[in-house]
Amino acid sequence: MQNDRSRESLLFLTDEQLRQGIEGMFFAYRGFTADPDRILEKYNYGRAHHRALHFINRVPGTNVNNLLNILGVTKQSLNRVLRTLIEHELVSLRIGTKDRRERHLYLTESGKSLEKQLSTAQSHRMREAYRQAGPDAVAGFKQVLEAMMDPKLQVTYKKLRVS
Amino acid sequence: MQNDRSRESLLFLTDEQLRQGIEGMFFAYRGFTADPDRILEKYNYGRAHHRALHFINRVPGTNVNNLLNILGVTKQSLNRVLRTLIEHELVSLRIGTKDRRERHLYLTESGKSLEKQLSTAQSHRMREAYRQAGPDAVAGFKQVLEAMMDPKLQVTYKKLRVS
DNA sequence: TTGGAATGTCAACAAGACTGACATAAAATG
DNA sequence: CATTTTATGTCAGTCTTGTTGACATTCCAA
Repeated sequence: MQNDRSRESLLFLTDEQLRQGIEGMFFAYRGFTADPDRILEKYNYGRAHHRALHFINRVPGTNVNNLLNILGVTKQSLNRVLRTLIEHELVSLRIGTKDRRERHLYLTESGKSLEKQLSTAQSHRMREAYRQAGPDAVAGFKQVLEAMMDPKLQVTYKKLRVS
Repeated sequence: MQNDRSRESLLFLTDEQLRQGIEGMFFAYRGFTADPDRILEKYNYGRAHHRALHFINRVPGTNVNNLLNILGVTKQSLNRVLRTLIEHELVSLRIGTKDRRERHLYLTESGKSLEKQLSTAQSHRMREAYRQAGPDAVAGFKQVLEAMMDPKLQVTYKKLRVS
């Protein structure tokens, strides 16, 4: 399966192959979000809250603008989500010392706890999929994912890796 | 699984690896939907319309219930989308002959034309990603995607392949 | 010091999920 | 054969999370 298929590379990109890829992404993304969604529902949060928690955990002290670039939504939309997370004391906010317009974001202890719960559920499925597919498949998976991103997001993605 | 890298399989499933997979899915899905989204915007349609068009094209003559299972939304939600598509004559509807409760769905000529436009844009990005990553990576990509789906959706996914 | 740019907030609106109530047709049951 | 139950699809209303527009605050540059 893996060996010298490269010679077929023209044949291999048939419409059917591409359509399978498209449908694969669609169905896999449903699985990808299913477990966190069930947890979020219990707390009356949505995916938007999950994404914010994930990346604030990933880049502690980020300001709103930076988070905006990562999430790719409007600041007004993010603002509503952040407001509830701050009200519920999952996220804390510190006004910037250098630039007092900036708000730096951190997870509180309960914020970390919920984030952990969500990422554990999501990672569990990912781990199982990785295990079933095997290391070589995973390497290929990541290559294709990265190639599918907009160039700007590729950069963002890589930056998160080194931070 | 493939060569002798399997021995690393414990080491290799680090939290960092899994987190990269999670973020990869998130950013790649944005890229995946970006091009169709731009086209849809011109016609004042959304992703929901795209999904309906895609699968009606894929399974011509499907009834609403079957489409519901594929899309994983409520029938009320799908109904709104179908109504506009039918009003705008992108989708045509035939009442079942055997079971007159059923509505069978087909794309009209203009429906096919828009679907073609959307899938061309989406396939183009997918093709580029596949080309960059190479055939082995693509095989791995599909394996992981399939393993990530809910079991029921795996079945749905495979059924589409043979139909 | 003043005008423009950047950061973030508040308000109103739209798309697309959801639940609930319902009409119609078919199937099952007495 | 009449009646109840089940299945398919529609209509109405609500919620989340996107959107644009207007604005306050802060910083920076002319």
